[in-house]
Amino acid sequence: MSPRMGLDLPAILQAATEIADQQGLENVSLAGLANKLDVRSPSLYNHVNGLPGLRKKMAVYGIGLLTADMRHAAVGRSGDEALRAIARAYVSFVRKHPGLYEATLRAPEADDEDHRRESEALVALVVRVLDVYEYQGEDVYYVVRCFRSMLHGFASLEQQGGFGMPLGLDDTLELLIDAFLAGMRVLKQQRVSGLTKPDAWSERAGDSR
Amino acid sequence: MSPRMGLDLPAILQAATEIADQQGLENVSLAGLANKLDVRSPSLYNHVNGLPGLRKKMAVYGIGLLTADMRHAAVGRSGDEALRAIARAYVSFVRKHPGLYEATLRAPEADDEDHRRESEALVALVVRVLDVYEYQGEDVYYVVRCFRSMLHGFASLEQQGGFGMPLGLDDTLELLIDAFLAGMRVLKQQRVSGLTKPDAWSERAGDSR
DNA sequence: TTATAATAACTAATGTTATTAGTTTTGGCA
DNA sequence: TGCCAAAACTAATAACATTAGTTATTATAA
Repeated sequence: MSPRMGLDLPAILQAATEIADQQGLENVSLAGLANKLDVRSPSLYNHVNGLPGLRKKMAVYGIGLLTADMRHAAVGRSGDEALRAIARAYVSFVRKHPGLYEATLRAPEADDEDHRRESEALVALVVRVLDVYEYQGEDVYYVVRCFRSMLHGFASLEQQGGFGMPLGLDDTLELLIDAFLAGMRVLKQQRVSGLTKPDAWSERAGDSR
Repeated sequence: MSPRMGLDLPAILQAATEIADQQGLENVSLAGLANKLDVRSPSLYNHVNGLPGLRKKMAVYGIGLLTADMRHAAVGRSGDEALRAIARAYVSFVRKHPGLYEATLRAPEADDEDHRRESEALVALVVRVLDVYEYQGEDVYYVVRCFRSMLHGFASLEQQGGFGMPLGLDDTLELLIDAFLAGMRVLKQQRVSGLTKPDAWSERAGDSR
């Protein structure tokens, strides 16, 4: 009952994900993981390059799952409705997999090809959804960044219990999405020469206070 | 040269902040901290309740510094200009103190009074700046949450190197702020009965796609 | 001024973890 | 059937956090 028991990468990732989601990413240890898998911790080195290696694999795995969820949410929809759907899918994913999501966020090393590929696929999905808005030039990528900032910020703060007030979390998310959609719509109309180049003359409409 | 050397909480927090900002919060160890302070690690227990206690103190310290920076940025301004200023101050703080900011985010224990007080002061500051917009009822708090989500999301992703594309970071932040301001302005006009209760009839203006 | 109490440093010891080196077993393939 | 590479193992080391118990120093009170 020793060598050749059924230990492989998928099993490791699943177990690690469970621990991460239940106890937080920082509590994923090779010792605990090995224990859960009924194995001695050095055995894990046959499948994963130590703790840093495990975290890398978890990140790639997580980005893939997130992208799949978002893609699934987007099918059959377009425009604002598609954006709302993928936004809700994003937050749902974080609620379902807080620890795995955390793994997703850690700065990848520059040469991590798997990570780069998965990240690009996620960005590409959002870019495709944004296509109908016909942003010019690089503007789409700015919009993607804003969209992601908003979603990550909300999801992250929600996870850390950062919202003290007893206010509806879903209501907050819907408001956030609505504000984003409205804001981008206004800016696109105002800034005919590009989102990041505010036209001086059009900037005065309703501004300040 | 042993007992009674100049070790106190401020010195500890300053050293811990330096390590956190340079090497990340997860690399703040009592061992490393003690080494930096020319002290044996058990000595730190006289000032701080182990590593968890240190992290708590760092969080409170960090929130205080962040609030001070934002308050400073807000003086003499109001409305959109004040919001822009405190938003920039927020991001500047995270750039200056990435590790300390990280400490700020960890879910506090329910009975951490210091943390609660400092957090409330920060929220109160933003609420005061939002006062001129005259949101009704709880709406201000929803707006605070959205504002914070956006800022945290941007700052956090920027820190993790989460933005792959070679696009201007400051340009992204300005766009994000502008979209937020425009979005909230539009929603406030549209939703006369409250931000989180979209009026069915007014929802159709320019929506979807 | 001196004795005592509290404080802040220390040393020593324990347990947990990651990681490496070297060993053994086994499943698949020649 | 025998060999080899993969996958598990044991043993050992080093870095930590943490606790217990010790000592020296400061502050306080007689």
